[in-house]
Amino acid sequence: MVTKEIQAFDLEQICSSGQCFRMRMTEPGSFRVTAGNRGLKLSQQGKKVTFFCTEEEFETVWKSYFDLEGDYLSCLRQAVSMDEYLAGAASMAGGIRILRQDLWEMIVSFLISQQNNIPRIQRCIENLCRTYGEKRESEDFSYYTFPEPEKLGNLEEDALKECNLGYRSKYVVRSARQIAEGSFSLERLKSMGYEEARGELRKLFGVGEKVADCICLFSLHHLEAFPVDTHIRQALALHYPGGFPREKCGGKEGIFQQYIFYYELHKEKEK
DNA sequence: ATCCAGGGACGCG
DNA sequence: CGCGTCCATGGA
Repeated sequence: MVTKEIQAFDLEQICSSGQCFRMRMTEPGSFRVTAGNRGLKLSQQGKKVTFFCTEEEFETVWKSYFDLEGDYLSCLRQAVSMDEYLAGAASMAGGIRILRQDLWEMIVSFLISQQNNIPRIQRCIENLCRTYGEKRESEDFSYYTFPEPEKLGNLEEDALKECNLGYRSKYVVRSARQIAEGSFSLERLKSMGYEEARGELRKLFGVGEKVADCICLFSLHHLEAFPVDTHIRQALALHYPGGFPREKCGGKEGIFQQYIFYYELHKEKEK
């Protein structure tokens, strides 16, 4: 068990930021995340965050996963200095982190995300893992692993409609096939810069600009990626009719994008 | 009922 | 290239 004081970090915000579909608040202040083949329980009270794992696992896995060495305070200051809208967004979403999630998991998650809403995306992924993953027991809870490309690539193209993926079933199955057959290398992708990785990702069936940007941001940690979805498009049209000043983001456009995204989805509730 | 949700492939001109 | 259209599913 590891307890740290962490600035600009809020597990509840991270949970509902729409980048991680396998993290839940189980009760107020208590959380579970499933990543790769690991499960972790966490709790948070104010700045005090407790990771229910060994010091070694914290250092080698979760510190990086939650991007604990990233300088989010300077990002927040920068957002406040940019304009009033971003200052408001950052004040509500200031505890968000850009996680370093598994590449294959992000590819599938954001293939499923298209023309879909967040609660339903979460259910689709649960269905997928329960049906095709393997059951594991962590110290604190049981969960299902995320099915490997080999597993999903062998299915019929419509088989995942059974998991409620709808027309996205064939996107996942065909992409899984491309990877399982070796015509698409996940490892090679990890060594590429943003632009190259983005272009490469779009060779997967069902991956367009927006999905590629989400994968670049939430898995490959290319912070300059700026996914434009329906919410962001609407917000930009309203608040930045002359275009969003990406050049002022210092290569961290993705973090600002997350502030805006979170704000647009949660500004009505509370406050 | 109709619209919409973290879009993209495909076919047309 | 820039534009419609279709694609499943479920909640509001």
